[in-house]
Amino acid sequence: MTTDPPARVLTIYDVAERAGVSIASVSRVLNGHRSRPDTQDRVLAAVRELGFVPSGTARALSGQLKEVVAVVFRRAADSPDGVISDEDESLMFADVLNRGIETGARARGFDLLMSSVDVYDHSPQGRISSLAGKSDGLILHDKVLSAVGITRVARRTPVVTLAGTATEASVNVRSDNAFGMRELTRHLVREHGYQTLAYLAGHVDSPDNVARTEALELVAAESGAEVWTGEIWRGNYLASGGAAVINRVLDHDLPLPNAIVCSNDQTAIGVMFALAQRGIRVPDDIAVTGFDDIPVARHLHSQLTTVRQPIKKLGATAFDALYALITGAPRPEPELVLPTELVVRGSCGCPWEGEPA
Amino acid sequence: MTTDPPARVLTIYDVAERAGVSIASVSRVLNGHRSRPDTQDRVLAAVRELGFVPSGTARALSGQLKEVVAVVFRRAADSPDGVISDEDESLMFADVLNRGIETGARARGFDLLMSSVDVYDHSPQGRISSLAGKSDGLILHDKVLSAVGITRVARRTPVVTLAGTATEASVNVRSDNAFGMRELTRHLVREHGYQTLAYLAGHVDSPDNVARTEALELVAAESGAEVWTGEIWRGNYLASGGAAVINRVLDHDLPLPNAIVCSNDQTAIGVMFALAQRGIRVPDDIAVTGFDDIPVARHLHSQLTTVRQPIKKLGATAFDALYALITGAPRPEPELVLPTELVVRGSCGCPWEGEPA
DNA sequence: CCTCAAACCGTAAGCGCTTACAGTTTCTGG
DNA sequence: CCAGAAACTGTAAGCGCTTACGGTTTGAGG
Repeated sequence: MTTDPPARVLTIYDVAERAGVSIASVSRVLNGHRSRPDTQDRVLAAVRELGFVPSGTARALSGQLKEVVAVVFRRAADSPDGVISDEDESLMFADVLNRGIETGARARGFDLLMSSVDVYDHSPQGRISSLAGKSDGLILHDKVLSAVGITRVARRTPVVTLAGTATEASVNVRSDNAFGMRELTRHLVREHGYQTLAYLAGHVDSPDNVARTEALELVAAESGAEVWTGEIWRGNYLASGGAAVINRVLDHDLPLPNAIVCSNDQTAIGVMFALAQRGIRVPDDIAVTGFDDIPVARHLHSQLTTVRQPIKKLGATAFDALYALITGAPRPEPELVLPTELVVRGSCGCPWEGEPA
Repeated sequence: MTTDPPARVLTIYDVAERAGVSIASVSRVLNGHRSRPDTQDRVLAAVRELGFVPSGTARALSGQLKEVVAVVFRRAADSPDGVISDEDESLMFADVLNRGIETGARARGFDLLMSSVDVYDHSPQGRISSLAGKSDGLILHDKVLSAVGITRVARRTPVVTLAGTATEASVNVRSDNAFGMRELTRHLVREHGYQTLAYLAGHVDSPDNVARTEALELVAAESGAEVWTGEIWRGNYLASGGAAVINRVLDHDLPLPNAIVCSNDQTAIGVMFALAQRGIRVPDDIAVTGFDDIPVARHLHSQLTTVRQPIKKLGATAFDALYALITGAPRPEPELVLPTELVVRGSCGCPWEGEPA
């Protein structure tokens, strides 16, 4: 344990002086280039004694990697009045995804620059450009930027999108929505014999939502089951959205289907909550399913039958793809697709005793 | 909509040339210093036409703020074999906290540099120093750095800790653990008449855990109730830890108390899960309580009685304090304490029908 | 129309680092 | 012991920006 260094922030010059060499030598040692063993020792000793840490900023300025990738996601805004809403809930899928990205980044010594975009914000171009200036590359969650926006920024900096669409310059990572949804639908229709399925949609134009709807309708059609998808069943991937739909349906005395297929787990949480408040039991009165298999899905009341996406792995894969882009490694496929899997628990009506998945 | 700019990354020189002024003028306009209206117009026009975005790196190098604060948190490591564990669950309290920080940061145009520290990593000094070089200040979650470590880094850069301990140079933000725990304990002992309470601890030496234990023991003693806190009841703030304790207790045929007071909600989730697997019903056979009121607490099977911390607000407050430190505004109090509140739901044994909190 | 202050602008230095280039030292072989 | 190659080191330029400083323009007042 050495004495504490002075408060002024150290530069490479201080180290050079202390070690009796030039700043170039210090830089070389720090970056692992060849140099004589004794030079190396002196520099390292000086660094240790001084507690020197190179300025990431300066390093980045002179053409090095910043070892930072920016992650941009949409955020459910807090209540417009500026008060922090504690009915906040958007914290699930995106967070797990971010954890996955973090895991990948950690392995390469990268840090993550996180930035959310308000749902109200319709032209986040500026913010995103500014992030590009502070990072080596960008990971964009779903619905952050339009395709042309992505193309434009991808021309200037490496970009990977999550559950979006690949462009000429960017790579997209997603999971196999169609497969999972087909399995789920078959289970509901064939095993349970449900004849009417409502699809409680997410953002209608998100690629994930589109793929899920299509797979559902396809399989249902094959099996002669009915799919309800009207305006009224339109959600927004959030629990509040799911609850709102149910309340609307019930307030208007509209009929309920045999099963409500939710666009994601969060929506299902909202749905089950709203149903419970109205005294409608899941799965006795109606089946509910999710999509994603977020960690809490198994702890819910009526444990959720859902489709598992390898969420963390999606994140990690996104980072790895971006890393390849950044370092100029062989370019990854423009679209990376990870497998999904049906997870049957209790909420679809299957007997279920609360075993771990 | 203009045509797409060339792929080379633009500098202030390009803008200056285009506008027919010097780079100094461009810089001044960009930073809102006085200049003649027509100069201003020409610069702004050039910026717009070119789609110029100043390099955050260069700006930071020349003595400006980076508009980045780093957030460091402990992360439950993935399984040691490197495979991503999908029984991941640490994603709750810390994530909400981060959301709060994000909210505060967003309001000031700051971005967050997120970095996790492995539970195995016992000397994260290096990583943290490096983060300090990339940011204007640091927010450290609980258990990231020792007090002396904090003191050292706080001498060089602004630091705010969450649920930690204030040092001469750093500010700490926490919530009023003692108050919440006193309320909860009174409720359990006085309203329900429970005579034996087990405290399922978090990290034994974390300030939060200490405060909670003390408050519990104090109130219980006043009321003549018994508190169990032995080695066997030691958890780790994680669901898996809570479940492990229950399994251990039951495997050894040890007695159960009237109520299990968990150090946080995550632990309670694990506890309820393990109890359910053994066929022990909550609250009929035993009461369980949490602490934090994370968003899913209300969706759990047997909705959780807990103590609400204003989690997002804690985060936002931490950011604001750090911002004050960074900008040299009047120094905040060394310790900022936010209020807590008892939230009674069903898991303590109260009648409860699933209304929203 | 001229003077002088006020307002604005451009030049250039500097932020802390990397690296090309050229100079110096070391080592090999004759 | 010396020449020449090999290995290393130091000098200096440059990354893109901000800003002090001094020069230039503008405009008010006489």
